Amino acid sequence: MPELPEVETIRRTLARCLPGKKIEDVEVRLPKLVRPDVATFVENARGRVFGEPQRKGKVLILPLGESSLLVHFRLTGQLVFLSPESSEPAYTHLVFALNGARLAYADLRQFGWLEIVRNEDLAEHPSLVSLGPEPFDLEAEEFYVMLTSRRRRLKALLLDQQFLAGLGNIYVDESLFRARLHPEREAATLSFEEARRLLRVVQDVLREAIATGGSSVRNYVDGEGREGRFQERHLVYQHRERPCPRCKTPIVYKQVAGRGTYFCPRCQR
DNA sequence: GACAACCTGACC
DNA sequence: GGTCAGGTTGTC
Repeated sequence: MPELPEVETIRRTLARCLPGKKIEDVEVRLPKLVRPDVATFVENARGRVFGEPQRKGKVLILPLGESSLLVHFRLTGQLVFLSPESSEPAYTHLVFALNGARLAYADLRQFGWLEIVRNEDLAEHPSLVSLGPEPFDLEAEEFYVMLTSRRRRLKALLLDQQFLAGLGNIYVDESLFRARLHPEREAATLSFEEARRLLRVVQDVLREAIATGGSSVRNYVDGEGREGRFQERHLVYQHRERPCPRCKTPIVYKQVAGRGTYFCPRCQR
């Protein structure tokens, strides 16, 4: 599930209810989801108080005093704050008890993970140390240099978290369509104008997606269990064979860089 | 680069 | 039965 807009939405919703809440206890029902092991995880969690939620790329960072809880949702992870009377989501594998309220981690496909890291070790964490810049932190000139020094296809490059942090399959396809760039185009062949256009649409798409609470294509929900609405604005993602919004040519679906990819073969060059 | 692996589905 | 799935990592 979550790409940058979804994780950012989870961060913002949890920011409203989580800070100041104390972890009274942790129930880990699926041990493989926590690192390095259940005993260490529970010991490092118990008694800690949540601070102001942060995010880097697709990683959610929940400060707990001198350490921080890292959460990666991979494809189907959910983190939902529950009031005392509400019931937990399906596939809940871990629950933090917060003096009546609870914070539940659910994950249908069980690919996500949670880990508590000392703040002084955060920068060196494998999931954070090699992250590329976020799209919002870039200028057109730098992005142009980044792109034109790479001999890779745009689709593969934009999905690479070491190149650029935060984009996933949905937002790469939506951005490339809006920028009228073909997913199989070699990055090094972009003109400065094309690079500038691509950066601008990536930023626009992410901002719009955050403003509408992210994309709920399958089972994504925010930190309060609510679905997003950006899927209603998708122009190509999951629009196989439907007419292109610009030229009416049927949207093509094919594997590019190992991922299902949607694009207009006429508009995108 | 391509592919399998990690899992549990939904949908045709 | 087959295909596909908001991600990442490890292997040829």
